[in-house]
Amino acid sequence: MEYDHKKIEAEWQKIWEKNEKLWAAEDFSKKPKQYILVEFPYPSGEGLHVGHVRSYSALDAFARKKRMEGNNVLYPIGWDAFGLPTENYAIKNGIHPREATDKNIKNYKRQIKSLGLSFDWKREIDTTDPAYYKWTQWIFLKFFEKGLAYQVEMPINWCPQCKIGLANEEAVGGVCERCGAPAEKRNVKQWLLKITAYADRLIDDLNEVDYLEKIKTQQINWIGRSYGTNVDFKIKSNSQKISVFTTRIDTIFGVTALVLAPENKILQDFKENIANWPEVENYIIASAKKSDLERTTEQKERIGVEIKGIKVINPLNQEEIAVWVADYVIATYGGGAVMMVPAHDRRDWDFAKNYSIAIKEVVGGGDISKEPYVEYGRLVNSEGFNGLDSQEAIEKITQWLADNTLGGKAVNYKLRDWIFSRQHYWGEPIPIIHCDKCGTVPVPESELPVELPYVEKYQPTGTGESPLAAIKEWVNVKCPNCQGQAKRETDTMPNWAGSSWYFLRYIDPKNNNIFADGKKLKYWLMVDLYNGGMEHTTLHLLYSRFWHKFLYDLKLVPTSEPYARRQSHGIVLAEDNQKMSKSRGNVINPDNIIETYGADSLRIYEMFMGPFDQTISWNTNGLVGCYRFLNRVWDIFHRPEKFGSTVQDAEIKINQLIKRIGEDLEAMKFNTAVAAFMEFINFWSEDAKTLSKKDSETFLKLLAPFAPHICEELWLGLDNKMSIHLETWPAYNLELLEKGDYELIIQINGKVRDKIMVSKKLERSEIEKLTMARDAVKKHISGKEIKKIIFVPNRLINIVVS
RNA sequence: GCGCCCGUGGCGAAAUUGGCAGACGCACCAGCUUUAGGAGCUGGCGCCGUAAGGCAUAGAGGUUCAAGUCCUCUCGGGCGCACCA
Repeated sequence: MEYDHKKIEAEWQKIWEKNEKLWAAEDFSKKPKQYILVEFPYPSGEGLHVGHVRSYSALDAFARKKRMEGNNVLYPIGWDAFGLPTENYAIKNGIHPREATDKNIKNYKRQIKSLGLSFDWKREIDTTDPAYYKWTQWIFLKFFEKGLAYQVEMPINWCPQCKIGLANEEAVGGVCERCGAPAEKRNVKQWLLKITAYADRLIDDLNEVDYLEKIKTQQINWIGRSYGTNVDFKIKSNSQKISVFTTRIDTIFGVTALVLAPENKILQDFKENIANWPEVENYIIASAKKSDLERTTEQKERIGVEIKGIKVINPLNQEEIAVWVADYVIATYGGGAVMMVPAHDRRDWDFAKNYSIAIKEVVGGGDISKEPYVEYGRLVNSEGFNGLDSQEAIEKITQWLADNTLGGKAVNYKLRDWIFSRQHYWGEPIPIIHCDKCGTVPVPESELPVELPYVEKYQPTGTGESPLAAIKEWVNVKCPNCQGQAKRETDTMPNWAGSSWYFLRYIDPKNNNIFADGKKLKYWLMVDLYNGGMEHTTLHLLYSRFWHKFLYDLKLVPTSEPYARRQSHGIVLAEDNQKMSKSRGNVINPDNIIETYGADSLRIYEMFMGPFDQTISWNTNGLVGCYRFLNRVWDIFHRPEKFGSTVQDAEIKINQLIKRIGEDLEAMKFNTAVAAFMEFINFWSEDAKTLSKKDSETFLKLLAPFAPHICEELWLGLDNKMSIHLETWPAYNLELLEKGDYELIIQINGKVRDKIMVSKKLERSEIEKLTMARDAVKKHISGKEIKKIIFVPNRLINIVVS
């Protein structure tokens, strides 16, 4: 009989679909719960990527094993469907984003179902469904209520060609993602979420969770906490001061200038006092015109302007110091001002060289005539602090500043508040109304959701406003406060919004009264295992942890962290080692693979192709190998002569297999698990190797989470009535594995000279006797003195001779 | 520049965490089998050598009875952040 994957897979998928309870998660079940989460896909027009299949198949195997072990498993799926690609696609093709999204979801759903994944479809969610985004808006209102959502005028990336505002992630490298034109800066009123209020907890609470070390480091680096000192420089002949952050207060005596960012407000405040204001103003305007790209690529030549007419005083030695403006100083970090210590900082050194600013050594250990010395060392030229080492000096000087109310300890973060406005159509409307009389008024909860108007015109307006601004009948509303004329906020949320809390909605997807019921949340949280792409380990992970912590503070979720464990999977590249893309013509469509080889082969191959967390190239030949393996499995189960009583060595083999598959699945080592199945089939295929029906069934149970269709079919062929997926995960016989024989490696001076089978029960002395009796051993030690014998139980013996 | 990770056959990779290097799969070679199908079966497959044996985990050194695994340096590659004071 032939292995007809098409027929088998179609049949079983139909039966499983009817039997809704098979993969359903049950709220409040007495069984231990297990929440397994995969990042939900963005349903693009391209269809499912084989990279999705990799993650879903592997976690499906994990989830199925957990079910067989008696857990109440929640393994859900949904659609992260708001966002620019759909909006652009819609504009280009004249299809409404709603229709495009529905069409794409339908296609994704068909593709995912054809893989036989055990998702609980009754919990399917869609971030663009008003019943879903009602709660995204509701959470936003909570942020607003607590003062963590605020509006501010700030420069955003603006594409002069597309005439549209760009999010940072749409302007990577300073160019517009769509047309490649360099992005400019433009001042627009934006909504921000105060994620910086959670910076410390977002770092510190990483101790509570099990993420890959790499992922934790990424989060920590992104937040970029650094401890240092604030120090106030008084402005000469004025009562004002300029506050500066530094991590190297030990170098304060080496300050030879103060440098301000061009955006620093002080410049505008003091323009009357600045003698060369036109020159300074020109410089400010010029740097505003530069893109981030230009500002960062001009690193080598440091350009700035000295501000004439303003001097500041070094608080430690009362020295008078010049003030400069230069755009290598970042406006949004550390107050937008830097104390320049050319002797001990690379950038300051370059700048000082350019403008012949004094270079004064205050930390010994380097040769500052050649290059800046940036290491710690012993202080010189620092008056009362001479002779201290840097670390001690930092402490003492900071203390001195604090005592004299001239500064003190300070912490700074690279993390900025999250720009939450998008001037686009296809996103959640921000539920705010602007009233001339009452100001910024939240939409009352009872009026949520604020639905996106279904209109024909969602093209950018070109004014920098969202396309929603052009829809008068939607924009003009009554103020909920005073009933006067008012206007809706026309910005929408970024597509990070819906994905910041989606894992909570799976827990209670149909609830109309709250985003999710508290008791259910308590039952299901935390997420036990969260898997997704490495590209989401900074932003998405950080954002969703932030939202979760906020909800935790409102006592709306029971845990301070959402995800107990996070694993990431590697990208699947095309056969030519390039990213798969339509334009390169190297895309592998899972539909075609399933048609030719079947879903089970595809699933097995995606797990076998390499270590799960590693980027790997597709190879159709490798897939064929997995297809052959399943054919061999099919074949052997249809050969009566392979059944009988289990031969003795097979008994150990099957127990080893149970142990290994279990361990490999827990460790996410799917590739070696598949290899173990292949090994076992190779072994069983050998002449005269027979298995009992029970042991062959054990093999099928182990393989079922990996290749669910073929195993269900073969299981039925062995006269079973119920689904194999309802079976209990096999246990192994530890005793059997621990007793018995093993192959002892015999080494002379660390080189393998012989191998013998010995019992695990033998004492060391008996093993030594057996070893010495071997011809190969005698040959290699004759005439030599035995210095030492190393014996590693169950493994090897090493005889050291002179 | 800073931080993290990684270098093993022709290729994707294993290696119980210091104990047989190359499991498993691909590709390749030989044989069998009327076999047109991304066929199957058997055997081979790191390098040198007829063999015994020797040499091999990017390179050099070190620790150890024993090193792919630990330490030091060099070379090569990947990822993240990127003027963060």
